[in-house]
Amino acid sequence: MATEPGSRERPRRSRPNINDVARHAGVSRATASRVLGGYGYSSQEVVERVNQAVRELGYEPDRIARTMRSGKSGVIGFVCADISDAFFASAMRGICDVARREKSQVIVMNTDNQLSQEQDATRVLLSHKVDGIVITPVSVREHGHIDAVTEGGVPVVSLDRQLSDSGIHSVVADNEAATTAAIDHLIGLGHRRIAFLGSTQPEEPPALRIGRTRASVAGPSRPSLDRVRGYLRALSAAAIPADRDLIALVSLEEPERRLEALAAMLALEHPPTALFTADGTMTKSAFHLLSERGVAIPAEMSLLGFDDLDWTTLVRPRISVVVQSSYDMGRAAAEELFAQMGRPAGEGGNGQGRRTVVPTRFLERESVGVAR
Amino acid sequence: MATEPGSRERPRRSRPNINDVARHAGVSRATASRVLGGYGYSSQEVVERVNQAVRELGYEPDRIARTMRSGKSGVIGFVCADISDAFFASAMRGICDVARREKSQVIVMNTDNQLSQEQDATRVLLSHKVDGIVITPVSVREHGHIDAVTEGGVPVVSLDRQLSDSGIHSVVADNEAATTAAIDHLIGLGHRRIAFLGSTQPEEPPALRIGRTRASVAGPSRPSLDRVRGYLRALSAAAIPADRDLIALVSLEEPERRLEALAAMLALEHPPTALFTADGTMTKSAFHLLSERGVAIPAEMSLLGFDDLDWTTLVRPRISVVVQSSYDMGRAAAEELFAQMGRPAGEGGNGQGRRTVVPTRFLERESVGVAR
DNA sequence: ATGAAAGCGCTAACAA
DNA sequence: TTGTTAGCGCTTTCAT
Repeated sequence: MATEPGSRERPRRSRPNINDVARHAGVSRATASRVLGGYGYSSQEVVERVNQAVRELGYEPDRIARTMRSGKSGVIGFVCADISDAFFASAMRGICDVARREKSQVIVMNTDNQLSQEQDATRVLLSHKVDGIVITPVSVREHGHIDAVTEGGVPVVSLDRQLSDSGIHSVVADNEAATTAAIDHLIGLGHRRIAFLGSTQPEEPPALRIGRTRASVAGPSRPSLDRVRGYLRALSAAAIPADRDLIALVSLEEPERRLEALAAMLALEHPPTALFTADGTMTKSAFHLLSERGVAIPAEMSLLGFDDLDWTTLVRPRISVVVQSSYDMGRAAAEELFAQMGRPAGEGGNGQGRRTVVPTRFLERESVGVAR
Repeated sequence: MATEPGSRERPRRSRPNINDVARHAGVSRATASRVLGGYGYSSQEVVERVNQAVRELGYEPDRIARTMRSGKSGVIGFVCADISDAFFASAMRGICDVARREKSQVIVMNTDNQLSQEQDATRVLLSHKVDGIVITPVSVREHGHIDAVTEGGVPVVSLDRQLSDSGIHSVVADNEAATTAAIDHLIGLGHRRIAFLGSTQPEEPPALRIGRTRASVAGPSRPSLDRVRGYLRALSAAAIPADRDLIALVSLEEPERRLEALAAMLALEHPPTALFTADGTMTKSAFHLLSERGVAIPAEMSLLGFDDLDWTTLVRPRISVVVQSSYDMGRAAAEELFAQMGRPAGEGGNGQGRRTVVPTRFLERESVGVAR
């Protein structure tokens, strides 16, 4: 086992610290620190000597010690349901890109949509002294643990979800407007019987109220519900009565019900002529079943989905979709977070702009046609 | 603004620390720490009092301070090309799941396949005092910065890549064997002209040597190259001479060349009867072009790919593929990492098992048929 | 069984 | 312009 000649066999001398640098440069710790931090006064000569020492020793400041002193760790947290989900993975990339620019790093925590895990996650992140958190909360109602974070002076931005009654800034897609536009498009093509197929969280029973002239959805703003709202609004604007049989809200926990719901619609006396699938999994299921049944798209059935996925452009016909860029949403959330971190620390912290709406785009392809 | 009566209006009293707990429990800091750490002696009564204080104050130990003392941060790093890539996102999830069990957190860094960014990433992670790193290195040759990490006593595990001449443990799929098996399958179906379409990193020019009786690939073990090797081995075993015209290795930086390469093969006097696409993007491109050209799969052309993706089961015919579970690979890498972290710190650290091979599976679907 | 005190690496208020 | 020093929150000898 070779060792530098003469060097005492110290097992694994850890990295040089600022004392080593100071000694090497023949100055005091404080001076070295000043040079490195670029504050206070120091003579040109000393600056050079210190920098040289840094280079020669390969010194890298210890961010843990720095965090200890300053309270700022240079780390932010991202809390989401599941990082392997494409939506979150892209959002994560957006967050990372902004973080890199700000010389910060990102810790990810998965919650699997469990409130308890989310609570643990915030606690752990706090104990790591993160400078801020981007979170896609499990619940838009139970956010005491999130409020606790902001109250501790650590900014939080909510991604893809809007927290009711809280000063927390949220970054969302214009789900309602985009859906309205999409449905308008179908209506413009002569469709009158347009089905809505979406998902719901188990925690939010779809409180759908369909009256003679008006239909509405109770509950907080959530992507899934806002899309239903957009759908109802478009119908209402076109004076098309909403039909309960054409609206399916399937719990995410019972994926097998997706196919059933669609099959039921196809079996109706007056089946729909167009399908609006409000999320990627639903679009996939619908396309699947339609193909299986040999239903011609768009001749017999138009299909329009929310979320662009790889495959929508590989199948025939290619699926028309409303796209939201989760990458952009992640970026926007991180931008807002760093902006808040810059501000006078919590004081009136999260300004007025409680909401950033990231635009969606409509990608017209070949799965939508005129009504039969 | 309500405040506890009598409590001085301190602006934002940060979280309680162990001093507060000790005082609250009427013991010394040391005693509180002992109780919390569960070591040394302490009377039953004191234990109770301390625990009570912890509960009442909502005390949570500061992991930064702990890290400072102990050198262990409870954080590991994951360095990959791009977390929004499905492969890495799944691997990340695997890593997170193991980390959670070990009460650790994960910091992610993207390199975009830039060596310089990878070097920065390792440096930054080290300065955060991570306990270990899982990395998918950009280069399998230039790994000085990675060696430096292990030499500093911080274990590293390489994911999906094998570092030449280094004691670093790697977790890989059985790329070569799986490809051989896949090609064998095609040969068994009567195919003789089997094309190989794969990608290469710009840094590793495809040093393909095709002799009269033997063909080989120079260079280190890398998924892309190992798949070529598997292909050549299968052909060789079946005494089918390798044909340079049927092997396309396209640089990842020139994606437009993928279609060209395939088009060229289709235009050959004796075009292939089967296509083996060695990665997801290639499979996608191939399917795309084949559809465009109206080439019937598998009647006119069999298609067999590496990597299972969502869409491969949505298109018709569904694509037969060799699957590797990046989630499992992530898990395996993290398991190995924590195992190393447990061992006597670097001392003979990375044992003998330099390599973990995660099995692949062959999913037979409908895109492969007998040779014409 | 408990407490006093040192020290991890760094920054910054203060003194010189 | 530079150095001295206190202290961030925690763990862990060492004394008692």
